[in-house]
Amino acid sequence: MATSTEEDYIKAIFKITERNQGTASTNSVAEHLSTSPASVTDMLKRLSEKEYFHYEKYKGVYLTSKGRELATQLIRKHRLWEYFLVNKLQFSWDEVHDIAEQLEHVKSDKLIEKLDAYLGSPKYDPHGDPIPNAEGKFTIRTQVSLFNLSVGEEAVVVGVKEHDKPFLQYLDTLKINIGTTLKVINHTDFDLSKEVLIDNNATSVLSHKVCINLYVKKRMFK
Amino acid sequence: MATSTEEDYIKAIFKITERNQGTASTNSVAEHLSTSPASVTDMLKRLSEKEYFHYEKYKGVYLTSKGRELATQLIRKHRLWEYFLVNKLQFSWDEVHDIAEQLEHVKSDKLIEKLDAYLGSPKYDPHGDPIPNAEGKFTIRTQVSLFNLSVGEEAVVVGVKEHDKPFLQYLDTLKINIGTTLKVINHTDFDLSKEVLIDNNATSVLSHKVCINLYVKKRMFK
DNA sequence: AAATATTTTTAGACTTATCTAAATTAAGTT
DNA sequence: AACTTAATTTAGATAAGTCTAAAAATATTT
Repeated sequence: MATSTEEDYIKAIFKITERNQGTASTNSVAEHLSTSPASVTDMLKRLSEKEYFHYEKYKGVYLTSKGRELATQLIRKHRLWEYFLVNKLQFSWDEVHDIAEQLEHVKSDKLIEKLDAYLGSPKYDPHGDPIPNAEGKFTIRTQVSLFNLSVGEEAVVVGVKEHDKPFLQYLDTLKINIGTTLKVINHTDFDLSKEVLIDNNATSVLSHKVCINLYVKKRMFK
Repeated sequence: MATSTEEDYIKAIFKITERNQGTASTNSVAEHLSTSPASVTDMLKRLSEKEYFHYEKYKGVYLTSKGRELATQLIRKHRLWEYFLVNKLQFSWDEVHDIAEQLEHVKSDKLIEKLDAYLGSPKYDPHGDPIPNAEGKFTIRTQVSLFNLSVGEEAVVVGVKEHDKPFLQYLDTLKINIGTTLKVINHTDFDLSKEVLIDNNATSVLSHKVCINLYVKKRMFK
């Protein structure tokens, strides 16, 4: 059975390779885990014997199917705990990451299945990310970034790209959450910002950076 | 902040000294944690510098007020998680110990306060043991062992002395749980066993060992 | 009080996970 | 192709937590 540290490495490699569809470099893993490249090399050498991933000197790493399976289950645990913390214990969405990071390492398959049943087998976590089921499968939602909407279009917030605290807290102050309806009422070419109507209530100007970090789903019918 | 291992040592010392009201010996700690006496001596030497307990060569250890406070908070966490596992996730009372043992090490004061509120600030865990509040205070219940009841007396099960799995599972098969009403209908001097009526339903003969491990509260009024 | 048994500690070694500094390899530039 | 820079690995150390075997201290027995 994998230690917490091993699990952290496997999750990091999964997240890095998920984006660029290739191998994860020593430096990228080190940065992701806030540790030194030397420590990472050390770990990769020892851990690759456990068959969670392939490692070749100077070539980076990529997960085996065994490693991908473990990573998926860790993400399942993490997101179920986040759902629990927000929807049952009333935490706000910017507070739950660090706690879920600890809870996901608790070892008990039965616990996670009972938690899942208790929560009603949710499909998405509080940030709009899909929760893999017990077999590792998850539903991808047809989503676009808010930046892709034109003036006049309306859509519902379904997720965020970056999860960092200040960003989530900023969204909170604007009363933007999962499920919030946004309507683009203006677009400025100069700085690529957009003015939006939030839940048919107040309007705010969102910067280009905010727009590309907000995932929305267009209304199919009004 | 204390590591999980440190927390385990402090909890072990607390539990040992709680009974014999004195110091915990190296051997007793080793046995409690399923480790070697040599490892314990090593740990005690290093840990005593952190002021959780007093340690003197060949004299054993006892907790400082700082150590007792930490131990109480760990017990609070452990019992709140057990309550959650049994009353929300539908675990049976013999399955929860090992999982709670992991959950109690999750570091977040806010988490435990929110969990407590969510559960309705319960006073007793599924085994009938008192749950300390945020200040470390807990309510002791006036309880006696079933062995102290005479023929004809009736009482409600409020807790168990030993928590080991086979015992709890045995009680389950007899349909004896926290809250179950027991009435002593016979007593055999030869082996000190008692015949009891369980929830005004079936009757069973309970051995002397079972009787002294069952805590009950006598009915004040019928 | 001496002999024996038990408990506790020391000594030395191992594993996991980390670090810094130095050496090596790979990649990019002129 | 030679040089420079960036990325990666090696070497050597450290800390936490564990072990076994042997030595020392304490308790118990006769």
